Amino acid sequence: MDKKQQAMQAAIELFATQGYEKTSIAQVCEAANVSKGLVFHHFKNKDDLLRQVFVRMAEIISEVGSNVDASNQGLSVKERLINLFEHIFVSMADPKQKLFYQFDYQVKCQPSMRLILQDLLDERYQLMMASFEVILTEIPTANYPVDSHMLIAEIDGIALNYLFAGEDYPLAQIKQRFINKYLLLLGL
Amino acid sequence: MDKKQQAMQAAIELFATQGYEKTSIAQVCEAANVSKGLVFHHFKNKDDLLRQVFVRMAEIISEVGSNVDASNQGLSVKERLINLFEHIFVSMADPKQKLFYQFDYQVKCQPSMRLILQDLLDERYQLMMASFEVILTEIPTANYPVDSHMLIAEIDGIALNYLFAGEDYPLAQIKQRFINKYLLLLGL
Amino acid sequence: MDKKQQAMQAAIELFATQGYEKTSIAQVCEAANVSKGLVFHHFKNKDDLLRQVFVRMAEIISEVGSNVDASNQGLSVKERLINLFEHIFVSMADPKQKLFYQFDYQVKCQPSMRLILQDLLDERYQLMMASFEVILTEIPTANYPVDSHMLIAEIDGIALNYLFAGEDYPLAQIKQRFINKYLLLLGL
Amino acid sequence: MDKKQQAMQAAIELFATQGYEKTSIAQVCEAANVSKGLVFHHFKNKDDLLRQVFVRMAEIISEVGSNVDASNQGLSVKERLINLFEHIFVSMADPKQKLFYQFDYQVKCQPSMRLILQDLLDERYQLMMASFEVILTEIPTANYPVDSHMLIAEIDGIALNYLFAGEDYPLAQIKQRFINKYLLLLGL
DNA sequence: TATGAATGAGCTTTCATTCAT
DNA sequence: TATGAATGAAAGCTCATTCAT
Repeated sequence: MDKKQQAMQAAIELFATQGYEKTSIAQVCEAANVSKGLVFHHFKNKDDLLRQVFVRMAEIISEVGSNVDASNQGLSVKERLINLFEHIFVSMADPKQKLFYQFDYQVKCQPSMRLILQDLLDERYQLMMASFEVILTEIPTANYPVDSHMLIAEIDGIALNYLFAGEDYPLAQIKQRFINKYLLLLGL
Repeated sequence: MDKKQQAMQAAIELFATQGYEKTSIAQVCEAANVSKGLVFHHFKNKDDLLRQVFVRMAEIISEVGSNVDASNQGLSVKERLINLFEHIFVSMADPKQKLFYQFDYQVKCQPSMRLILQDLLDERYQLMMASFEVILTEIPTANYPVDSHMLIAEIDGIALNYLFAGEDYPLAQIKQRFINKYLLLLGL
Repeated sequence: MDKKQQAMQAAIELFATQGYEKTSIAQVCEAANVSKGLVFHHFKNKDDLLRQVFVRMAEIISEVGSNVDASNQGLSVKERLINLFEHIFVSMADPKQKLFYQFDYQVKCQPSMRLILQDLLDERYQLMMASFEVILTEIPTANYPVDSHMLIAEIDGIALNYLFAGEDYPLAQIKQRFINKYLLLLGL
Repeated sequence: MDKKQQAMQAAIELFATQGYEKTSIAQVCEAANVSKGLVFHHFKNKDDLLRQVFVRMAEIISEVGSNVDASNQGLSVKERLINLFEHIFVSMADPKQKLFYQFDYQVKCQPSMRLILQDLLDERYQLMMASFEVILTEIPTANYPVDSHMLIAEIDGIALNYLFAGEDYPLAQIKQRFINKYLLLLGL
């Protein structure tokens, strides 16, 4: 792994666990065993580091996500919806991705970070809307754009509460109730 | 209004719109027309200001919330649940409370702020759980602790997406779908 | 004890243990259970508090010292000199006076404090010179002003090292050697 | 001279003449023509600057001191003792070293500074004890550890009074009386 | 006498950023 | 690429002092 990657790796960990504002470039350098000059050689400034880190993180998450689409080939709508839900819940419980999600919620909720990443956030939201669209538009009882917004929001809320709660959050049971609820709502 | 209140008012606005870390004491002082010494006379340090601001905000929100309980006297479970939902959605759309909610999500998602306010956050979560408990335990098909966690989480997610999204977020339609969904799930 | 005395008592203890510059008026107030307004009502400013504290401390020490002069009536020069030495060594080992001495050495060695108390320090030095003069001028082999300066300095040095050293400083043995030395030098 | 040395040089002068607590980093920077950032780049904090300054000063003093040991080769005990005393008195009267001694007494007498430098002070005291030991243990009438403590203390006291007294302090005469006294005491 | 709110200057320290090497 | 010395602005905080009550 080259030094630039080392720096980004250290940055993502520190941003997620301490927050972007609370993380100094000096800390990133120490954690990555890299000099300050190196960081400012590869990244225009701290905001640029944030953006590149965010992009890299989104890539990693979507690499994982692309498997679902592949495995959904030839299944019924109901099965594909359940598959998608299962994938999402598995992914948020994956310890390797926990950091990414924590980081993500910080970005969403901190006005100053939102500003820096606005375009990237919007782009990703469109992607998520699209991935629900292909399923929901096949279900006559679905209320397409509204249900997609709602789904995204609710999953966000569950992930947020799960990530920042203690050990005993009943994620598995919530998942079951959540899926039941949608199957009922959509008459599947 | 005395100067301490002025300072807290300014702080709440700046914390919500810019974020806690990005808001300097100097900015708070300027906005409140107050000296730096004054702030550190009334608040042990910046963290203490954050805590007092959070407590004050929670008081204001719960003052608003207490009306619901009163107006729920003598109604059916279904009506009370709907009332509660309506109240929550109204409250999150209230421009006067928007700041409070924005601030709230920052606190929840920023590890460093969570640490400072951990006890207060836990306390408030218990209160929310309790307010759903009194209704859900009367519904045989409800899955008490799990459905409460899920409700809180989903509402969180909707509020979060609504607050930080643009103007055209379909909150009213989501509210309808959301209520329908729960009436179905709970067989009401 | 009135509040002014309370404040001075607290000040002397804090000045001695922490140093004058490191002691804030707020700390003095808290230790004395007194308000800041009160302190600035009785003392023009912090320097004035220092001066009044120094004067009070000098009074206490000299009250103790005056006993020696009284008990020296009718004794031989040698006995009077030994008495004086004994008194000085007893006094520096007195735990009740330890604070005063510690404070004293700070004052002597810190240029900024010296400046504030210059006149009081000079005055006290003259008094000490005088108390040795009455004895030394009776001893033909003594070298009056020089031996007085040397005596004062050496005692200063011993007190300083004793006060700031650990528990096992051999003060008693040093006292014996010290007295022997002077009896030899002065041919007594 | 590099900027770090400039900063230390300025610090030593200001600490000695104004006192450590009364000297701000800003003052050091101005005197050294250096930025505040530079100081905190090279020194962890103000206490660390104090420690490094103290170490540097001790080095300079001991460089001067090491000449004595060399020139003492092959002399009698009496001559070596006198040489040592002469060296000490010369050194405390040396205007170039005055600052170091003034600084030294502040450190010794200010509890907060002592705390920071405790280990370094202890170490240096052991060194001084050792340098007297090699001479005193050769003199049968000397009372080794006690006389060393006493010598160190007395010299301390004389230096302290000389340094902070006015111009007309009779240092030369005190030196003569001091040496006589010890030759008598030790029967040399 | 006594209180404590209020001030403003100044302190130590942090930090993103630049630049010579 | 890579380093780390150097900068300067700004941060959080302390503190002596004043003043209305």
